[in-house]
Amino acid sequence: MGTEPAETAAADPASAHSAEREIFERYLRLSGGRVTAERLRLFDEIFRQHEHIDADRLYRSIRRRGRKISRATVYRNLELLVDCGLVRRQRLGQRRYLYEHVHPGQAHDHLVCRVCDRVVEFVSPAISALQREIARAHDFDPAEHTLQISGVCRACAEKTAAAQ
Amino acid sequence: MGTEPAETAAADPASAHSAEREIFERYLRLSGGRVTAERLRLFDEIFRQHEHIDADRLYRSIRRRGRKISRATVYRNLELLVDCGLVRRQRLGQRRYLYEHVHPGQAHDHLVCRVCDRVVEFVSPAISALQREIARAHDFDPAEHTLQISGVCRACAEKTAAAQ
DNA sequence: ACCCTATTGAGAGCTTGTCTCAATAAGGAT
DNA sequence: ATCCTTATTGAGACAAGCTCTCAATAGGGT
Repeated sequence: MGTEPAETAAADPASAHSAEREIFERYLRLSGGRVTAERLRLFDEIFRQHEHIDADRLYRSIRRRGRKISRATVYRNLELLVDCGLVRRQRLGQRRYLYEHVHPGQAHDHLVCRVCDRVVEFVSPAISALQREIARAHDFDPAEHTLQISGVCRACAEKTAAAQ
Repeated sequence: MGTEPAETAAADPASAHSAEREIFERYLRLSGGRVTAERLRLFDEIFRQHEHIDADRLYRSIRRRGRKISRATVYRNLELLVDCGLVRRQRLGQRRYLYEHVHPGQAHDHLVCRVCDRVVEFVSPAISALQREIARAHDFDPAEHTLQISGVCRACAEKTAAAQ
């Protein structure tokens, strides 16, 4: 790959996600796919993110680092990452999909403020258990779920009240 | 409105939803709106539906009945119906919004088969209660929610197993 | 080093939903 | 019943976001 420095260098070592990267590469090989520079760039970028992010921002982040990739490739490979379970894709009220890398064993859901679009995560093992029960009762083999509570956060509620 | 027969005639009397229609008309008047033929057509059509339906199918259903309406009007007035609480709008995994008229006091959620796209409704007061609690704990004033469990239904699971 | 073919990039294309603005019609006033 | 004001409508342009196409590129097996 030429004389450039390794892409996953210093600042935020991708080695921190070596287990996930292992999964990704194994998934690619098992399905007869190739481990390309673009795929690794996308992987690194999304695992560097700590918030929900959309495809276009991922695209621009990668370009900003001086790495080349096209929009089509970002979309195509996000699908791959979703398929192999490393990334979660959701519509959080807005028009576009938001992506986040999965923290294994940390199933969480979202509260979304319909005024400021702020997203707050929460964890509820009780709800997760109920969901599994419901799926079983209906003979469904559950793969994933989306629970999103949309409402008005305190800050926005106060702002609205003050304006009146 | 000319010599045409009443639009909400025989076959499936809209009078069955007179309470909801009352709410709609009151909502319109209170907000300085007008009760137009197009709005009533849309109201009737969506209350005739027993499944989730998208805006374009609603548009085509109304046209198929020989009633005129434009796409823009469908979209605009669906928003109105959502605002006054008579209709629920959700992204059930797919790309487009799906609409359903609200059965008062029957909050329900959805199981979606990722193979055949079949949607099954379920009711879980326990989950609803937990959701309210979570929203309160995070200082959110909850307005609506979406809970969707996506997986593989029994029929599709058996089909897959049989094929192997 | 060579070859086969999966993958990429650039841009066209599609889908879904929103906006614009002239024409129409609801509904209060007369 | 007619007039008048203005909300609403319809047709099509527009926009966002995502997917497809196809020639050029580059993994990675031999």
